[in-house]
Amino acid sequence: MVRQGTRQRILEVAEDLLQHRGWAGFSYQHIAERLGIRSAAVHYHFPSKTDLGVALLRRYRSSFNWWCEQLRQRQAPPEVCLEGFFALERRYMDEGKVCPLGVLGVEAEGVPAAVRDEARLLAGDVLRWLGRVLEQGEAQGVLHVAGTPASHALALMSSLQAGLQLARTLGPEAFYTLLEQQREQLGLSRRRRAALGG
Amino acid sequence: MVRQGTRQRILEVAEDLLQHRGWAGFSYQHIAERLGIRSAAVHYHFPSKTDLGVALLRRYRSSFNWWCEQLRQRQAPPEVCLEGFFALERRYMDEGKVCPLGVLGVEAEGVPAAVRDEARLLAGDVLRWLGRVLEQGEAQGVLHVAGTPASHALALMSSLQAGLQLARTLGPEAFYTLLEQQREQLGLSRRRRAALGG
DNA sequence: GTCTATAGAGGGATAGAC
DNA sequence: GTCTATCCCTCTATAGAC
Repeated sequence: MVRQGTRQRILEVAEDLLQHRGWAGFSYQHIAERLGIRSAAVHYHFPSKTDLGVALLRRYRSSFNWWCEQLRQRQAPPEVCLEGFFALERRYMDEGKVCPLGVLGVEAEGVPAAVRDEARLLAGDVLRWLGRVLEQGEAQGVLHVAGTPASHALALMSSLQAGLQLARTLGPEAFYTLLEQQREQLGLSRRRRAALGG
Repeated sequence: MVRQGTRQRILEVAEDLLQHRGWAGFSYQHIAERLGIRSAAVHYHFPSKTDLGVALLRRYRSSFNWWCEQLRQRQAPPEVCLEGFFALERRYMDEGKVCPLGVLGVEAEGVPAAVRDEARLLAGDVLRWLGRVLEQGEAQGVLHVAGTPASHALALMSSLQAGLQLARTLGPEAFYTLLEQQREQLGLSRRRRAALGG
């Protein structure tokens, strides 16, 4: 089967496997089986697992930055940006996935240095963007930021990252509880508004 | 070498390896090498990796519950209990470890069901204890609890769990920032008191 | 681009000697 | 309780045919 998009499809499957099974938990065979090809064909596109991991993380970054750019062009207000971010994480939750940065943090000592370096860049992008959104929201008076925008951004990301992991052990409520709590702290919660109004 | 404590030493090494390399990232060989024995000897004590995992998680539980019992007997006030918990997590940080519940969350799909069940019990114990401490602290007016004690307990655990993971990617400051933020929210921060006083 | 075939390493697990 | 030896499997990676 000669397809020009195989490289992209490999990355799609690899992304899914990484967030379901972890770095050490997926192999070239797993990818090949899902695509109906042989593992040697995967090695043609990504000679080593390090190459695959680096490409995968660059793909996360470019996806995320493209998504941010879309919001920027639409001049989305800070609350909308945050709800968009929550929706991304919630989608991971619904698909049974965890955050890739959590995966690489947990398995860091078995992950090639080149892949860890890319993870650092991705974490930087996400935190920088979140920090700017919080800063804007605070300036506009539509969000309540605790501490500095940077430290609140870190708290936000941490809460959802661990929430996805704990949901696997304790059930989905763990994630939803944490998500709602983050909204409350930001002054975005419907429940809180209802409670204050009533 | 005939030692009666080999079983315990295996569990100590396994605990260290789990928190450094993850579930899939450590093997009977790794354990054997560190103890100067053969992997077959490890299989004598724990026939399968599932047995080892279950024993390991029960050990975490009994250690934690023993630690809680010590605090209870000393009638430690809620603030002291929390600082003790922070010290445990900070110790993981200093040793380059991540939280075992984070490891099992990330790698859940490759972890035997029996081991996951034990992880659920451990998470329950920790959250129940944290929730009670927060409840007491709130009743005594020495801690500020956001939302319910149970949801705040979840937030506390999440923040530190993800903090340990992110520290591996972003450096130790990530963890310390999150820890200090949790203290501030609880009204335990020295910095905050200084700021309010000055 | 994909295949078959295979090398070489490592992991989980067991049998049986000591 | 620990050893040697071994089995069988999976994994990463490569060579070379098609």
